Amino acid sequence: MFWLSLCFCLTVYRFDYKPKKVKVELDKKAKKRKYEYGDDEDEEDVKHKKKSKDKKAAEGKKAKKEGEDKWKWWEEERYTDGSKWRFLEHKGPVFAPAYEPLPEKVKFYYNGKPMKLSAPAEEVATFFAKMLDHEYTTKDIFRKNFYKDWRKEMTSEEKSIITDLKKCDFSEMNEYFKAQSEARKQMSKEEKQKIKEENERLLSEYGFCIMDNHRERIGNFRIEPPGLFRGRGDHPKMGMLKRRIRPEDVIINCSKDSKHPKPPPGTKWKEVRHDNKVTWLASWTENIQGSIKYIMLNPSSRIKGEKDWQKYETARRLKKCVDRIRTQYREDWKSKEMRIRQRAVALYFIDKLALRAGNEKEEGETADTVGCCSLRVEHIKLFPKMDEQEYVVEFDFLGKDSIRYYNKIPVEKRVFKNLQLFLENKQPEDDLFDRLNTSILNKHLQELMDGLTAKVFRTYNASITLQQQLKELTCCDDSIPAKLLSYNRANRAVAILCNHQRAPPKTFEKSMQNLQTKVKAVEVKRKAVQRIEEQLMKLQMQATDREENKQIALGTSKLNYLDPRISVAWCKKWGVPIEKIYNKTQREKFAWAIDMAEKEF
DNA sequence: TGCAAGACTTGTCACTAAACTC
DNA sequence: GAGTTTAGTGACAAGTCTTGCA
Repeated sequence: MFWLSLCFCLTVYRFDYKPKKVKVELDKKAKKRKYEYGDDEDEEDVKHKKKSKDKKAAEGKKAKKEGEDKWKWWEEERYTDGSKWRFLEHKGPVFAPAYEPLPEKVKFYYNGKPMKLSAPAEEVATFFAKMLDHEYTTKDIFRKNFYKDWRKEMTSEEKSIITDLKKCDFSEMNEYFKAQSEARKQMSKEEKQKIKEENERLLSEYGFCIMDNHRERIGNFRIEPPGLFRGRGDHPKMGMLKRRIRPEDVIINCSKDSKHPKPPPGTKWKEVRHDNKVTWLASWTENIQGSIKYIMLNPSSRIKGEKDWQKYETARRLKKCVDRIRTQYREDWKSKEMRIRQRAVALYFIDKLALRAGNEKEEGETADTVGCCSLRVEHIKLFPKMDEQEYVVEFDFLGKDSIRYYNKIPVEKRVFKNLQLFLENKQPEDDLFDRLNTSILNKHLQELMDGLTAKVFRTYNASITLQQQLKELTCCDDSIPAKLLSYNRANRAVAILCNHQRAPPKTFEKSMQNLQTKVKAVEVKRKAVQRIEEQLMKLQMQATDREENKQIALGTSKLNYLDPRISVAWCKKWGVPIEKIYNKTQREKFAWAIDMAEKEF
């Protein structure tokens, strides 16, 4: 609750960090770490120190290597003609392995009697059997959709016998798969190593492409295997069969003068095209929603990095004109035209509450979720007075991924009056903003600032919140663990603002308990060794961090909303190693920012 | 001009490799 | 060194926004 109220008190907007190009001196940092430990050295300490020293030295070396021989695409000129590349060569996607029929001894039972299924019907049955322990298989829609699609794979004889899903017994198949997974865990070191090596071979062969003279990592080079569709929330299509993708379904995109990828023997591609106005390497149409899926590059690639950088630059440009935009929409609350009032109130919510735009969705095709423009009357309640506060709006709706957004927020009188007006003579299922949609809103935003769309507000407000919170929470005398707690608290404020929730981890209670036990155990030894004192502090920070993080997902905001230069600058200013904030993958993604940022932003 | 298709970003979750503990 | 915990990663669903066409 504290964080919830905190984030809505975030009314101070600053966004004044500036990128500067400075080399990251990771090797120096590694040297400095040597002096981080206390003076008293008993035998245990010496051992511990040596271990730590070796580890840190190795980390330092690794970090140094990471910094070296990396291509600094951000120092090069960008294409200005709308093309994304000049040369693109890759080996095509990796297909899902062919179906392996079940051993004879593993049986499917119908109405208590064993029944041998044809290969296509058996394969689909295994998809269901694998999910037997999951809640999905108890849901009516899931079962109905699965059964309908499963029947399509059956022979006419099978169809005539299998007429009721309730009479199907998949338990033996389920046990077989569990045993297989158990056997995988019990494999010897050598066997595991062999699999690892095979995966690495596959990665080096298919996981990279050549784009404009550089070897770039591909994000997802494996085609999604067949299975049962797991929609989120109350998805009307959950349980439907996601069919197997064959080379004949796949469009390859590469440059004309490259060595074209070869389809698997005896097959051919749907098409090979050479479109350098797009970034994808391969695509296919999936059968559930009929949408296109793509194979694209990893976030560390130039093509993704440039776009990411550009996104934060747009957010930064918004900083310069956000006051003007705010003045304008406040003015528009008074407009004579309903459409302008609606637009202004919606924009106020997007800005203040970091709501998503809310595109229209096809009814019955997906779960019933909404964003700002698609809010319905039933999603808000108005309270002229509530707990000492005036003009309170209560929001309660399912947003992206069917995550509930619930919030009570006092608004300005004029907004409140407008909302009352919008609700007049409407039914609960009617649109709150019936004169507005995302394209109208974005068209308007585009007129206010070049490149401005609704989602820029989310990026902008997330970054500005991080910056302001870091400033407020960081004390220069704090230890590194304390500073890291401050960082995570600032990150958390952003996650709360953006409503990034997660289900509490299944092992949360247990691990929390363990952590508390450890804290207690360490407390007893406190006076004995200084090193243990440090450990205690670290654990305490970790415990607080985890407790506060119980239902908050930090990753998304860190990866997608927070201008990395703020974090890098903070690390530099307070001497916090960048590795404590960003892991290797994230450091690769944000290499451009790490290279640019200085102590002051 | 409106709408559907296409392209790309954002988001959560499950699996697994690595780190930690005993 | 085995068992346990944690962090990192990949999978893939679900959004946003742009583009192209009737």
